[in-house]
Amino acid sequence: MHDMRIGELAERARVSTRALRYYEEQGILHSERTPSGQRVYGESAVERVRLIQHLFSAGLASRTIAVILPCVDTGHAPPEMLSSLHTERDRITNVIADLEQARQRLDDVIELTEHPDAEHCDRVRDAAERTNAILELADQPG
Amino acid sequence: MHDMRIGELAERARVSTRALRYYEEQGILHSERTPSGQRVYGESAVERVRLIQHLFSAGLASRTIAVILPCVDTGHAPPEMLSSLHTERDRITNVIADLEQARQRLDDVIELTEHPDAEHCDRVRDAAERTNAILELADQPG
DNA sequence: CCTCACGTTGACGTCAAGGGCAAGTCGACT
DNA sequence: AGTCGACTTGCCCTTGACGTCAACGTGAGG
Repeated sequence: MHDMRIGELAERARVSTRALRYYEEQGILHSERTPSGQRVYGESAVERVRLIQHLFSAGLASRTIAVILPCVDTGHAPPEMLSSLHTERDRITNVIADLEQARQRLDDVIELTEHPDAEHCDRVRDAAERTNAILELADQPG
Repeated sequence: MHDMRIGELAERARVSTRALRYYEEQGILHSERTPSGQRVYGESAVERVRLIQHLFSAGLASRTIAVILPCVDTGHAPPEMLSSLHTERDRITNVIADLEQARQRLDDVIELTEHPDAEHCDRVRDAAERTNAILELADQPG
């Protein structure tokens, strides 16, 4: 099982030890302790820290993560948490959609810069206009 | 063209006026000014602010946004910026992948909680294992 | 002219996610 | 026994994205 201390985990998960202690402080990463108090982690901690980083880098707050991670750990959720799980799921879905849109804009710019021929310009401009139209529609207040 | 002042833009784009002034301070949102100094925005500012929000909520920093937004504005990029555009594009792609993975974990938990029958359990557990295997592989240092 | 909501800049406050330092402890090696 | 790097807690510092408050200007209506 190759248990490790905080330094090795930090190195393998590419975060600082400070960050790992912070995660523990926030209740999103747990550790065993040696009799003298040093933190000891199992192999699975590496993947867990990566997941935490992904969630952070996607804009989730530590308290949100603290709420959903235990469910991911145990593989199931108390039924009264289902709604908040759905909420977070939807939030993530929205962020993904926003990101895909932003990426599409970048792609348009890249495409236009790399292949500035007229047909491409028209196609891309049209696509941008459709995107905008969709945006407007999606935004009409009920 | 229905120009507007900062209050209306804030309302329509669902951000605070403080945020809008902050965006201007960071050079990612520009405004015309009346002779007396009040900010005036055109219709397109609404969509622009939304895009800014999306990028922020996806974890991009304001300086990153400041770099790429002008290209999105003009629709093309100086060739020497292409590589950094590609870099940002790839970064966004990675964030999307991370998010999709995180969402998949949430979906697994939701599925297991809502339909805790044995077949589903097996299927989901297998999927999780495959996911982990992929993660491990994707991470082997060159 | 007065009012009153809306606008301006400037400065300070806040909150999250850590960074960095200090002062002491642990543990492996010589 | 000494030493040296990795570890501990505690504390304050920094950065980004705003919130908030102060003190003041603007402009359309009564």
